[in-house]
Amino acid sequence: MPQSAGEIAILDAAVHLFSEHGYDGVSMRRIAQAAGVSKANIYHHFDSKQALYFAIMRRSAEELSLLLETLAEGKGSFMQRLQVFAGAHLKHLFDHSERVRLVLREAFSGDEARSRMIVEHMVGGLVNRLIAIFETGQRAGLLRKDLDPGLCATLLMGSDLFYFQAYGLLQQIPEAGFVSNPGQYSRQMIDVLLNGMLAQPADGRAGQ
Amino acid sequence: MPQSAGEIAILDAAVHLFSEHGYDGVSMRRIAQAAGVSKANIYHHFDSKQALYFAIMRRSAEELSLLLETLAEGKGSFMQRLQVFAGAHLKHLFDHSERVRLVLREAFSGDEARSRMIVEHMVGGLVNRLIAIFETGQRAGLLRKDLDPGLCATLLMGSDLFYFQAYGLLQQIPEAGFVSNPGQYSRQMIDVLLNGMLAQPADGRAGQ
DNA sequence: TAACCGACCGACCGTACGGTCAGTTTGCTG
DNA sequence: CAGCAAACTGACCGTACGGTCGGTCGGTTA
Repeated sequence: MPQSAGEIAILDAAVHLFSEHGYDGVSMRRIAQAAGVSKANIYHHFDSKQALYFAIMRRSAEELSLLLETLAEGKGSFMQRLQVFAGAHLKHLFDHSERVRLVLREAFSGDEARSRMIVEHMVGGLVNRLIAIFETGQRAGLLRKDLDPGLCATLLMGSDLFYFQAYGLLQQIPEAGFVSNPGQYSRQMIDVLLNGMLAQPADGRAGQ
Repeated sequence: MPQSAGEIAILDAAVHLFSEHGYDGVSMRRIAQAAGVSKANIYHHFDSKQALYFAIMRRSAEELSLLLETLAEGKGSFMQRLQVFAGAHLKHLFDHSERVRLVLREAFSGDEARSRMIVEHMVGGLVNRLIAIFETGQRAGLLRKDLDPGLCATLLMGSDLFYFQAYGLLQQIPEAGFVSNPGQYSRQMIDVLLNGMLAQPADGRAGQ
């Protein structure tokens, strides 16, 4: 995968612009200008606008899923693993916000083919691993048996993802003072969820 | 607010198309064709593409916030009100999915001015009312005092919103069998959250 | 040094875009 | 039925779009 300086500049500019304005909101001229190259040069490196977009999507999906791999590998007790995962997952979202936004837009676009690709290449494995963790906890008697493990996984990841998506919006609600502190949100969020899911509520609540 | 049959057709077509493809993904020609009128006729009723889009956004925001008003007016105990609200809110999202998608896209766009408008005209009042409910529960000793009421409100609304957004994607994960049943999701979700938030876990868990 | 190659560019093509305008149809009112 | 405003249309405008093409240039290889 040989990459010239120009090609890297093109990819960087395209990621930034597509992430902010979406596929239809960005023209090849604008990408070329932002990358400091000619429009024709983009077509030397990529067959079409769609091909450039797909290349970015594929790269982003690979990078993100690779990073997510490590998140689910946590050691320690059932609760510790989930606490660490939730915090790390939220940090991961903010640390790679551009690529996350890019993939999220595609995932929630409603297009079946696109979301299937994202499930296969990204969230599928992660969700399955999360579900497995919850099932283990259920069998071990730590987790309430009347809950669907898939629902638990959805609730955990969804709470992080929604917070990430709504972060800018939440900051404009004066009554929601907690929003500027992702760490505090993550701690309280996982505390509520685990207390609600566990067979018997934990004694030491994270609090504050 | 006089509306001819043509204007209504234009608005309906525009809502449908903008909701599915976003502002940049829809042309005036396409709207005109879908509405069965000439492109020039759209410009007779609306000053510009932006004006048409804003008119739709304002109408959608008004309609949705009006419907949401009634949701928070529930009577009964603390828990009952929240249970009913969560279920009704989720149903509300699916019943008006086109307009919801339209507003959500704008809300999460990252543009500060746009999300501020949405907060002021829509979610602001609802979130405040939800927060007030949680504060009441906290003062009454029903709710854990170490939780931020704003976080509780975010978690409740966010769980519904994320499920709505991810519905199409979740259906492609074979292990997540619960997804085709919003009612079941809502029941288990609110059950987990309330059990995690309450000062002492409820005896009768919703289960199944 | 000649042949070659990938990186890169300016100019151009056909098309679709948002928007305008002169003019026709329609439906209501005096 | 005359008059008039609102509803509506087809043809058109300038611009920006995605994409193509012929060609330049610097570095490697034989």
